Amino acid sequence: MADANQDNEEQGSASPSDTQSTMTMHPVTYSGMPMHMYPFPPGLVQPQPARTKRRQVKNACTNCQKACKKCDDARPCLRCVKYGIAEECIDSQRKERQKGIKRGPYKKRDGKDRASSGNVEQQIDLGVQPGISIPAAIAATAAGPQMPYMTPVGYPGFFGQYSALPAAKPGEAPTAYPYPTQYYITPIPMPPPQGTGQDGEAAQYAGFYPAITFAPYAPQPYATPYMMQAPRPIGDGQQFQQLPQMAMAQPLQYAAFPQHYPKPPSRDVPHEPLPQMMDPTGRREMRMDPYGSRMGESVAGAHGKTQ
DNA sequence: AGGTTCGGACGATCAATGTT
DNA sequence: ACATTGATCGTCCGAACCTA
Repeated sequence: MADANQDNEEQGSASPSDTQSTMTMHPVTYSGMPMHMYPFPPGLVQPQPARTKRRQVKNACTNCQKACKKCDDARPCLRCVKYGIAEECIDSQRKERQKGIKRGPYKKRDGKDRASSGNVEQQIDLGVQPGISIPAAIAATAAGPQMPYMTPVGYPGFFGQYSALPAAKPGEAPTAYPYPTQYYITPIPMPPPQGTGQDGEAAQYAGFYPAITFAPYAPQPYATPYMMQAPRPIGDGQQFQQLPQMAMAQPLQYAAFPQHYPKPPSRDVPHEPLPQMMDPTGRREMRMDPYGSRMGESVAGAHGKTQ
């Protein structure tokens, strides 16, 4: 039922046919990631289905617990901040575990190697998820001639659910930016070769250094991948106009707290306009959602469930 | 459109039990 | 002592419903 969808969405385990038909599959997902988000170019996708576990916080806050919604480790959590109930964001109390429960006979071991599965876990924790391998990404980005005319330089990389956000006190900047930790895998353009290679071989020009950098996910409009421009034909098409090959991303500049991490509007109060953020180049203003979480969630439901 | 409710799948934990 | 199992408890997804 619902959880089958959930698995596919969250764990990136859609069948290959799904990927082909919609071009919307993403090999690495994070919880709450929009389903239409960022198709990877085929060279960066491994056919192996990636199954990442749903990650849970150790202790949800009382509000998230009541609403059965996703919490995080920060206090106040993002959800409580979003709904203006940060002051009510406290850890829920866990029951004492029952003791003295009798157990039936154990099954024999089935030969599964728990240590190896533990390694997978560790990979996930490090952000090296099975859906995309760094060597594969390097190979793909180093394949200069295979780059299409307009190639997104940044591709979304790995995602945590959120940065572990320590609670920011009023007047104090949060130590981490309150966005889902999203990164772009960004091949680094290399300058054209000069001279020839060793032993008279033609110098190879990959177009990109075979290296991956991880640029922080940028809110719109920075999230638009910077594009490589192919040489533009001039005249009869035999000559090409040289174009600047890359518009390098400027370092992001964030306004100081609380300007970019304000207390969100209460449900009972008319929304204030979100803070404006200056483009580092000064060319335009950015409007940003300071919460970085999905909309459409409740503040605190009244479950009636006994938990 | 956005908020709320809630069934239920799934993850985390850890005491009980098995194995070396 | 350490490894393994599996019951228990908790998290939270996502559909359905509600409300402004």
